[in-house]
Amino acid sequence: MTRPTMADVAKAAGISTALVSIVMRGVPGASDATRARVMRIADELGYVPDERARKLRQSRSRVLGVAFELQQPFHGDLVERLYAAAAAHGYDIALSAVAPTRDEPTAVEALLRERCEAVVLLGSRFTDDGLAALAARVPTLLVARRTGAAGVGVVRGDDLVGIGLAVDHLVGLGHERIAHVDGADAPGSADRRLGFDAAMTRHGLGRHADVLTGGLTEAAGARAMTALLARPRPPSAVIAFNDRCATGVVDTLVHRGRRVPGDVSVVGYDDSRLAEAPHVQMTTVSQDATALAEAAVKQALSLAGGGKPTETVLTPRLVVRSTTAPPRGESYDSPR
Amino acid sequence: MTRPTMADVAKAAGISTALVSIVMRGVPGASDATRARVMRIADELGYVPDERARKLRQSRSRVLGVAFELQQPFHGDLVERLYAAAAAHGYDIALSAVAPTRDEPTAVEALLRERCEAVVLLGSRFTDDGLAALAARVPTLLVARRTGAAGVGVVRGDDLVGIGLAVDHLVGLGHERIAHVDGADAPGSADRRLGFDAAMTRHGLGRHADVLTGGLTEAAGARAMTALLARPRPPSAVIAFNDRCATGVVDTLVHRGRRVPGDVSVVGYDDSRLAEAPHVQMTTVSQDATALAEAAVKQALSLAGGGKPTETVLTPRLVVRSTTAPPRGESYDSPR
DNA sequence: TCACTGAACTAGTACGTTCTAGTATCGCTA
DNA sequence: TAGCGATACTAGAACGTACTAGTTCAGTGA
Repeated sequence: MTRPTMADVAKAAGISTALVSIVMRGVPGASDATRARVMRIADELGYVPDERARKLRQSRSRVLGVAFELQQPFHGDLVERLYAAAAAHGYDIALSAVAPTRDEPTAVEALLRERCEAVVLLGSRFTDDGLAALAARVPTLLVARRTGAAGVGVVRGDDLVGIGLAVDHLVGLGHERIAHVDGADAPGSADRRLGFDAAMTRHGLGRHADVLTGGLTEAAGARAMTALLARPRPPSAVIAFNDRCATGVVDTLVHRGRRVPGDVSVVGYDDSRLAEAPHVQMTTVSQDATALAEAAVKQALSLAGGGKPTETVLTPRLVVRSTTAPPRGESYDSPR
Repeated sequence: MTRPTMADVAKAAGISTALVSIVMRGVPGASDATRARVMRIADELGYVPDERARKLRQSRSRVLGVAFELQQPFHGDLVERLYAAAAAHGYDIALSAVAPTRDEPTAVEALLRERCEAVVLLGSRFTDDGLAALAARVPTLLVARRTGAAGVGVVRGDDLVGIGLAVDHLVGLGHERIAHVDGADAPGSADRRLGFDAAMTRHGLGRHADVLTGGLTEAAGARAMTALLARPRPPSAVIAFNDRCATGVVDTLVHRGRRVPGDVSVVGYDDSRLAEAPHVQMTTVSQDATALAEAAVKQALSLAGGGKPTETVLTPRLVVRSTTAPPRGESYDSPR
């Protein structure tokens, strides 16, 4: 009833377990005839190598631990790419989910017990101290967030530039009254606020720069947009913290009878699968998930190999879709 | 540079590894003084038990494998509950993601290599033959889908009843022209179509039963709703295959200037986090994720213990929120 | 003929735990 | 003071694999 082991295959084939190991790993050291016979017997027996034993024996586990948020579409995108990027280096991914009822320390402890060579944190909520403490225990790589913590590798998009792209695009379309619904205390939120203010000031629109507390969810975006609509002169364009937040902004606008982009333009952030959906077609700042994942794996492996932690900053790209357009004439409040 | 092991802790404490093991597991057999000392030393050394070695040694791995889709919010909900349900039984969860670039067989093979005691498949796309073959290799539990495959445990909501609840609700509000945007070839789609037809017929509305090909995504819902709006007499209510699909339906309606629920009522399915978001407040058929997860873990453990596979069918519940209302008078096309 | 080579294969150990089957040590009773 | 039971602890063998350091054997060149 118990699953067959290498010893069972070896016995059935009349050879040593070492030779079975050689065959299963596909390394040189076995004749083609033996190879074929062992594979056949293994198949008949339903033998599958025991990954735990394999990992235990190998000095290097060849596993990268990834802590991700279950309900963030962008994290889903990243995880998918991480699988591919890790596989390209012969590594496995161990997933540990973060959710409302499962906090980040719990998720990370689970990864630690798996003896990952490095842990990759997606948009972590850890404090810098927490990150530094973790980095002292295991090579740690932070994705899509910055930190001042020592010893932590970082791979992230340039949030200042990213928001700047969004502002440039909107200003180029003629918008002046632009609001930013931020990510509240979310990682990256501070940078994006800064980038927003800087870009608005650069365009001489500092007095129109309007920052509202938002969050990472549709609900947060909806709440902020509701507040904006209650104002005497709502903005003609909104830049949201992420695509989920932007979705909440759009939904609220549309439900209140405003047209997007006719009455109000909306820009998201991340270019998650949410943004590219055919019926959404959201203009958004793309954090190239593939590039982020590849850079993350590359540096995680470097850290695991004893390399120094560095910060890789990727330049985001604006993806113009259908939620942005020139403002309606009457929404201007300043002389041209 | 290498992570400390039990032997390191034992040496530092001047005791045997066996005693360290006793302390780390919290089982009886060590004095309180020793216990405190070992814990302190382990902490100082940054020792974390090696889960692989632990699992290898134990006859039972106490791991449940879960294959889930990265981009299905409802799967996220389920995974979160599965963690809790498994932990309640002292089990760990090994996650393996399914995504466009990572197919289900790949995900399941990864779980098999982890020596899970049982595999839990969320809304699997496997054929019955594929499921039967898998069940022959490892105790297999299917969640949120039915199958005729032998040896496979099933935990699912009653899709026939669920759709029936949605139809009853809409008919109770006065709707007659009701469309169903189905899940195309998705698991459960056939049952829901059947349930829809049966319920409509039961209400004497068989001639109004209108089934469109949809899918599991917002895009699919949007496509179907666009098609419906192109008809001379669009329905006054739509029941979508799941909440994501329903979101696409709602978005399309709102973008086309229709009010939800003023002009058209929409019902989703799953009661995922999408439906309960404050700005969405979607009327939906709840597949209680917690109950589903608890039943799944319970039966998965039973299967792993040699129990016979059974089918657990949970009765869904209608959650009435804000996307359903009585139809507008002029949308009636039949005498009262 | 003989040392040598390379291919094919194997014995045995190590990985870091848990578990079984113990052995000391102590306090207590008879 | 011997005997007993509990408590605290330990030696050593697993678990299923990978790896090191071989061994065997047929073939080769001089």
